[in-house]
Amino acid sequence: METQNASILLVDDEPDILEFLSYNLQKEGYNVFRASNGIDALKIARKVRPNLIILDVMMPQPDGYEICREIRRDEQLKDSVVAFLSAKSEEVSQIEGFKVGADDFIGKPVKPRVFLFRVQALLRRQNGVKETSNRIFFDDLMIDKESYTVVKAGITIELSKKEFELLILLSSKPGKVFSRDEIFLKVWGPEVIVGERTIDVHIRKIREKIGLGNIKTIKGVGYYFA
Amino acid sequence: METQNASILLVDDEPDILEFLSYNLQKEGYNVFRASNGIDALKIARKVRPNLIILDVMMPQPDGYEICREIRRDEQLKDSVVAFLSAKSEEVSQIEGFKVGADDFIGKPVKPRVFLFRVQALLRRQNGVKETSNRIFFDDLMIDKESYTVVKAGITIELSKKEFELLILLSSKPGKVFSRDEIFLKVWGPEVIVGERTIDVHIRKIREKIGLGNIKTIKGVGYYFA
DNA sequence: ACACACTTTTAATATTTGGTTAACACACCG
DNA sequence: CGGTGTGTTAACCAAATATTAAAAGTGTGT
Repeated sequence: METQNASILLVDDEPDILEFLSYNLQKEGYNVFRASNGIDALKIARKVRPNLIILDVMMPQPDGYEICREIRRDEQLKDSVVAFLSAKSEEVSQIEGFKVGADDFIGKPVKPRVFLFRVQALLRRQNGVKETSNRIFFDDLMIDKESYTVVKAGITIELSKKEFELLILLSSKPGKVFSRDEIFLKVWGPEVIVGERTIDVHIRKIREKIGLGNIKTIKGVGYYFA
Repeated sequence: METQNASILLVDDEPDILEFLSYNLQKEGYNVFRASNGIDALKIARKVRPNLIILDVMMPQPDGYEICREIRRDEQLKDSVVAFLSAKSEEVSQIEGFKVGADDFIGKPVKPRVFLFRVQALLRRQNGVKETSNRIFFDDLMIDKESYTVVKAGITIELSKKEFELLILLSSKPGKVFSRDEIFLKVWGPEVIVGERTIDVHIRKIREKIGLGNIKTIKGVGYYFA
C-alpha cells in the first residue's frame, strides 16, 4: 500500500493519549509527529506538510476548531486531511467540526483497530485519485463510508462492521432492491454461508438505530433504502 | 459504457491462467469471480448470476461441456452468456461446444487484447438482447425494474412481486395481447397451477394502483398494455 | 492466560403480508 | 334469458419476514 510511510501529525494536550496513539501508528510504520498545543502544531505542520493531521478538539488556547480553521486558511496546508478526536458525548461539536472543514471525527475512547482503520481510510482519501464523495446524505441522515459513522439528526450513531457494510450497500443505490443473494454476495462474500435470518437480524438492528423509515422490505424480493 | 462493472465468472483448473485472465479483466474494471472446478463454478454462478461465464473445456470431473449443459438446464442461469476456452488444436470440440449451447470459443493461448475484445463483444451481446435500460417509460408512467416501483405522474407506487412481474410482462410488449396461458407460463412458470381468477385479482390490483387506462382486456383473448 | 465487552450467528417463536381462493356480481352475446 | 368470460370482494393460508434471546465467535485489556 502507498499509505505506508505517510506522515501524521498528532495534536493533543494529554501526553498519555499522544503516547498511546503514536505507539499504535508507529507500529504500523507511519511517520508520526506530535504537538501538545496549537501553536506548535501549526509550526510543525508548515514544516512537515503531513499527510494527515489528527486534532484533539478539547485543548486550551487555540482549540481543535481554531487550529483547523487556521489550516484551511493557510494556502499551503488547506488541502491537508484533518481528523478530529473528541469525547463521543459532545454531539454538537461534530457539526461544528464539519463546518470548519474536518474530514473525519474519531470518538474517544479510541480502539486501536478502529483508529488504524480510519487512519488508513483517510490516507487513502488523500492519495485517492477519484473521490466520489464518501458521504451520503438523506435529509437528516449522513452516512460516511470512510469513517464508519452515521449521523442522524446531528447525533452520532455507532454501527458495527456488518451493520455498516449492509447499510452502505443499500444506500449506495437508493431505491434499488437488493435480493438476499445479492446482499450475501456483496456483504459476506461468495464463500461465506450463513443462515437466512442473519440478514433480518442485522436489518433490524440498523432500523433500531437509524429509524424504521429508511430501509424497506419487498417480500420475496429483498430490501431497499429509501 | 454499460459493459463496465459487469460480472464475469472465470472457470479454469490451472491457477496460472486463472490469475492471468482475471488480472487482465480486473484491470478493465470488471468484477471477476473465479472457480477452479465445476462444482464451485455452478455454486458461484447461481449466487452471482454473472453476465458472462468463461469456461475452460479441459477440466477434471465435470468438464466445460458438462458445466455448460447444467447452466442451460438451470432456469435461472440458462440465459447467461457462456464462452469456452480451449487449446486451438481441437477443432472437434468446438462443434460439441456449440451443441451444448456455447456463445463463443476463445482459443488458447490467449492474447490479452484479443481476449478483452471478445469479452467486450460478448457483454455487448448480453446487454443487446436484453433491454438497454431497466426503465420503461409510457407518457406519465415509469416502470423501474430495479426498484420494483412504478412512478406515475411523479408519485411513487409500490407493487408486490407478482403484481410487478405481471406488469413487466405486459409492458414489455405494449399492444401485444397476452393470453391467460401465456401469462401463467411466464409469470408463474410451467409447474405452478393456480385458479383462473388469480390473474384477474392481480390485474385489478395493478389497475387500482396505476390507474385503469393502462391495462386493457379483450374478452376471450387476454390482456394488453396500452 | 483470563475475563470482559462486543459483534455475529443461530435457533425458536411471533407476526405480517401477499397470493390464492371462493363466492358472487356484472357485462356481453347468441 | 342462459351461457360464458371477466370484475370484485373478503377471508384464508402459507411463506416470508420480524423479533427475541441465547450461543458462539472476536478482539481487548489486565
